[in-house]
Amino acid sequence: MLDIRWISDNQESFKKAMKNRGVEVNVPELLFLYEAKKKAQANFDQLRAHQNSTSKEIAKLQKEKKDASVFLKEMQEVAAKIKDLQAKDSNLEDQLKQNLLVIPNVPQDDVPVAGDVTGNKEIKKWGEPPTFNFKPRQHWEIGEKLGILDFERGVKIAGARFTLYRGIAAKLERALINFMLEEHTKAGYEEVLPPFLVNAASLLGTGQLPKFEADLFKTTTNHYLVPTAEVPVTNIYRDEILNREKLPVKMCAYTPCFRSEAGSYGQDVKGLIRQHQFNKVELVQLVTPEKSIQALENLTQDAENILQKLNLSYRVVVLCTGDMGFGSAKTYDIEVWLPGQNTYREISSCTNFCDFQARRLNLRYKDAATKKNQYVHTLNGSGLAVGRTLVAILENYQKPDGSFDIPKALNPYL
RNA sequence: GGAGAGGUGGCCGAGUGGUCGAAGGCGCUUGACUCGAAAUCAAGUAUACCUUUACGGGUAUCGUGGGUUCAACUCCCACCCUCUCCA
Repeated sequence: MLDIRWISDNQESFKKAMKNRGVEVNVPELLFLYEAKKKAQANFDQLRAHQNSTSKEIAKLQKEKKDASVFLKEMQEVAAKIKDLQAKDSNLEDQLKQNLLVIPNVPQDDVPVAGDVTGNKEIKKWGEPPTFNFKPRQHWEIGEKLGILDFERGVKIAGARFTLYRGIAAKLERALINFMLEEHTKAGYEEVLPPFLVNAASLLGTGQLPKFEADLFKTTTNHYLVPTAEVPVTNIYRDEILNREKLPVKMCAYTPCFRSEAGSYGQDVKGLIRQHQFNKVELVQLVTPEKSIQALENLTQDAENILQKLNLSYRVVVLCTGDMGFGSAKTYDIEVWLPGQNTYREISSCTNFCDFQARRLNLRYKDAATKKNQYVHTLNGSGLAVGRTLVAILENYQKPDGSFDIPKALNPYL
C-alpha cells in the first residue's frame, strides 16, 4: 500500500509510475476521497471535542446536584449528529483504503520502462548450457520413462496439474529441500516452518488480497492454502514494532505452494512446470530502508548460490515495469537453462517491496536515533522452486540412455 | 462439540458508568550522588491522524465489530483468540 500523503505530495511521480506499469488510476477521485476524508474527520473531531467538554461539565453539575437538563438536551442532538459524522468519516476512510489496497507499488528508478515481458533485461549469465550428442529430452519424457514421475495417476488422484512423484524423484525432491535449507542456514537465514493455511489478514498484508483472490485455494473454514511461504513468513511480525538491533531479519522456509492457476489454460500443460501444488524454499528479509537495495542483491545472490552449487546454468533478468508483480519495487527473475525446452525458465523471483508490504502489515521498527517508528522494507525470493529445480536436473544431467546423473552437491542428502 | 475463566501500555498488573491514555511495579532514558559502578533520589518514557512557523491544541486507540448512554476500560450483543474442565 502506498502512503496517500506521498501520492498527494508527489502526484506527477505517482502518475508516471502508474503509467509505466500500464495501470489506470483515477487520481482526481483518489485525491478527492482523501480530502473529503480529512474534512469529515476534522468535522467529527471538532464536534466530539465539544461533546467531551460538555460531558465533563454535565458530570460536574450533577455532582454538585445542579440542573444539567439544558446540556443534556443539547447533547442528545449532538450525539446523534456525531454518529452521522462518524459514519461518514469511517465510510470515507474505508473507501480510501479500498482504493489504496488495489494500487500497485511504485517501481524503483532503475527498473526498465516497458509494457510487457519483452522489456525485461538480461543482466547476468552464469555457466555454460550443456551440450549433448543426442537430442535432449524434455523432463516429462525422462521422468515417465523411468517411472518416477507419474502424471496419469496424479491426475487420477487429484486432477489436472497434480503429479505423483515416485522413487528417486520423491527422494530427490526431499534432498533438494534439505540441501537448499542447509545452504541458506549457512548464509545466515533462520529456518522456520510456518502453517500451510493462512487467514485473510495475512494475505492482505503481503498483497495477494484483495486483488488476486482468484489465484488462491480457499477452504470451507475460510482459510487459504499458502500460494508461497512469503505469506506466512512475512506475516510473522505483522502488527509488531521491532528493535532496530533485531534487523535485518533473515528467514528461510520450506512450504508446499498451492495456486489455482486461474487463466493459465493451455500454458505448460505438460510436465511439472505449472502445477497446482509444488514445493518451494523461500527467502525472506526484513531490513531498514537504507539497506534494502543492497539486500535485494544479496538475496538474489543467495538464490543463485543454489544453482551454482548444482552447476545449473542460468541467467538473471530484471523485470520491466510492465511485467513486475503487484507489490514489487524491483524484481530479479532467475531463469535456469532447460535443454529439453531449449530455453531459460523462471526458477526464482527475487523482489524488493520497500515499505509497500510493511505498510499493509503495519510492520515497523523503532529507530534508536530518531525514536520514531518506521516501516521496515521487506524482500523475498525463491531459493528455489524445488519442482522446477528437479526439472532442471533431469534435463541438464540427462544421459543418452534416458537416465540422468545426480549433481555432486546432493550426495550428502541422498 | 459442551461448561467455565480471561484478553488493559515494552512487560506485570489495578481499574465495574464521568476528572482514566489509564494507579502501582518492572524495564528503559536523562539528571543528581560516585573516582567509577551498584544502591538511592528526581524527572521523563505509547501509537496514529488532524491542526500550529513554533510552543501547543484536538481526536482516536484498554482483543475486534456493533448497541445502550449526554458520557463506556467499565453495561448489553456478536465474533476472534488464550486457558481450565468435560465429551
